[in-house]
Amino acid sequence: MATIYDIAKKAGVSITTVSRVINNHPYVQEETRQRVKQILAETNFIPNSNASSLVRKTTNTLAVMIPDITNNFFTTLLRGIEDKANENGFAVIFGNTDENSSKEYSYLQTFMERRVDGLIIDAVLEESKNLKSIIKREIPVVLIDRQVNDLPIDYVGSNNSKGAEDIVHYLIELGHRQIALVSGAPEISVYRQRLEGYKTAQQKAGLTVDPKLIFWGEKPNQETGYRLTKKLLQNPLRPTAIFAANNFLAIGAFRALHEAHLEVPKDMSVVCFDAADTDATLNPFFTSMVQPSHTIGEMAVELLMRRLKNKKSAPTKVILEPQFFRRESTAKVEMERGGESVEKGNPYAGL
Amino acid sequence: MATIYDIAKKAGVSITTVSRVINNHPYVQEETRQRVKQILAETNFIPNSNASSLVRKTTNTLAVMIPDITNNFFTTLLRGIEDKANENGFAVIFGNTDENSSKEYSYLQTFMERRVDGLIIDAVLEESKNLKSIIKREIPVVLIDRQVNDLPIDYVGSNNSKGAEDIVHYLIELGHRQIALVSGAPEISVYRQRLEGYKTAQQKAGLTVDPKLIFWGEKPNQETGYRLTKKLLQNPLRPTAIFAANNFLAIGAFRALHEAHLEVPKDMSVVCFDAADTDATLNPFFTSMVQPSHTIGEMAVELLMRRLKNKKSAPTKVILEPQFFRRESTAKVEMERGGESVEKGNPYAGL
DNA sequence: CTGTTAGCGCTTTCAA
DNA sequence: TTGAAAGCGCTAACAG
Repeated sequence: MATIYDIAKKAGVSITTVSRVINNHPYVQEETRQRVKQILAETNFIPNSNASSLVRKTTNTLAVMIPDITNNFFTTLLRGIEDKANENGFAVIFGNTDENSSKEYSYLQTFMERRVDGLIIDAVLEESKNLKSIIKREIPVVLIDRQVNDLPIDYVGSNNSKGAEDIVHYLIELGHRQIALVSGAPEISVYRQRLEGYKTAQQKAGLTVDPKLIFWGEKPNQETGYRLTKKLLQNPLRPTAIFAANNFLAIGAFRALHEAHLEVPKDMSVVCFDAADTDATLNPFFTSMVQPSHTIGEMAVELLMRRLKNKKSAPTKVILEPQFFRRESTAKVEMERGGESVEKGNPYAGL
Repeated sequence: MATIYDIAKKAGVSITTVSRVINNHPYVQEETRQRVKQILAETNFIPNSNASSLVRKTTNTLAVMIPDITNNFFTTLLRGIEDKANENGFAVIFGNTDENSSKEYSYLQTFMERRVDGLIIDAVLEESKNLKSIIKREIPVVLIDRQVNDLPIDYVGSNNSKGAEDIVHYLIELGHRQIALVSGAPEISVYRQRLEGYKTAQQKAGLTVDPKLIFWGEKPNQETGYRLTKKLLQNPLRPTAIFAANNFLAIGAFRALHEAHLEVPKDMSVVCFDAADTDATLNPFFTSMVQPSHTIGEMAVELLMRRLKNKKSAPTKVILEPQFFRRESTAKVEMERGGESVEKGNPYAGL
């Protein structure tokens, strides 16, 4: 591959001049610039950014770590990040942690070896051991979605407690009194916050929160949703509604209900956080509280860019409001037949 | 940040020895190795891969270019790629082209500047101008999904013509005789192949293919599906079924039908290529031909790894078979009422 | 086994 | 305006 030496020789100038032309440095005579540009083009020269990164100490690369790109919430988040990064001339490199702390650690390692300029992280756990090592090195980090116990760093997420409160309130309004929570681990901030909202809604309505109706699982995925719901159905006190703390848990719950020959919403109402997926535009089913994930991604990049310019500004926390969508997975309690007599939400509300 | 010089000084050895320890080179005395390792750990040393890439001429990075990460087909593809890449110690960097050739070009440019070891590309168009420049530089490329006119390079995709033929055949068996095709641009191989299958199925059944029932749009997205279906409904000869050449086109088509107060499948059957999305596990709707996208991604990385080891082996083409799922968007033609009397596919077939 | 040395391809003083 | 020279942090002969 051609280097700036080759170009310099052909153009009869020094490599410094070639470098200046490539980087649009002003101190190059127009005539010289044209000659060099010409040769650059003829040669199809492509600069080696590894070399320039080495001396510039900046890579124009940003790393993203998310639990699983396959979950629509994270996909959209990543898309938001990529769009904004591209706009700013940054490349993005990413990893799926699968809620696995040691996978997270190993990705962090490669990202640091690559000397990425900054990281956007949806952390696996709050035990911030993994994160502290980056922060100590003063590599800019923006946390998204999940908060990590009061580290003084930038954060973008949404109002989980308020969102949870509102959606549980909706269930209460429909007449539900036994509402189960099917959730991810309380070690993860968003699930703790959603629990909080779940409790608040009930307390405000003068209901007592029954700990027997709260089900935790480690990983917030389909499998967990399925397993917890199975367990929930064994409960002597069977709830009339389930609040699934995320979309995948809801899908798992739905499968368990289906297997038990329980119909949603006739026999059980189900609501969840996050859109079950893109297809929500076509075939929306779950009444849910949807986070502005694309925006969260964009905001995260913006905070990162800001911090890159000013390493020492105070950490910013951005909390966005999730949006409520009423769909077909919920019904009034104690009706003869399913959702039919319930005013259905506009299934195209999300379009 | 610490460099190998710092480590060397502290350990009282040369930088070469430090380098050897880091890279597990055998020619280091066990005692020395331990001492260096100790210091490496104490210092929290993280090697700079930009520097080593510069001399090794390899970055352990692989670039992926896809139309839109937000489409479930590509998400899963990317997940397959990431999994396999990670397994091989490679990082992945990616870009969304949004079917935009100049965006593709610009990504290609940054990927090359970063000296990625190889590229996995779902090309925007077949005009291979963008691609030829990489191939000329002998950077390994694996094409996925869409073929590019007979470039002699590795390829992984699925059997589009056969898949299309089978699914259209299914419609014919249901009694449909006027079947419309709503598709992406014929400049893209997969759409040409699906057209081919669409024709073959009809010809084999002794039907004549009516060109008036074939609708092309440029970008295979929801908007196009919507627009083409609107147009299709103006047609004096209204079809009884639509074959949408991908999932997003199908969603767009569905919206247009809904607006026209046509029910699926009562008034119009709809089938498509690709799963409408992840949620297909929960709420499968479209009868569709689903590609093994995760596997396609994994295979692509495998081909790339193989080529990295042996630059000159003959190009391999891998064609995987898509899988048919019968769901609720199809019905026999000329029935009094919708899908009710039709034997429905098991909606959980995909689980 | 260990160290010296010469780069990898580029940017950035500094002096001209 | 231009160029010479000194690295950025690391690897890879080569000699010992």
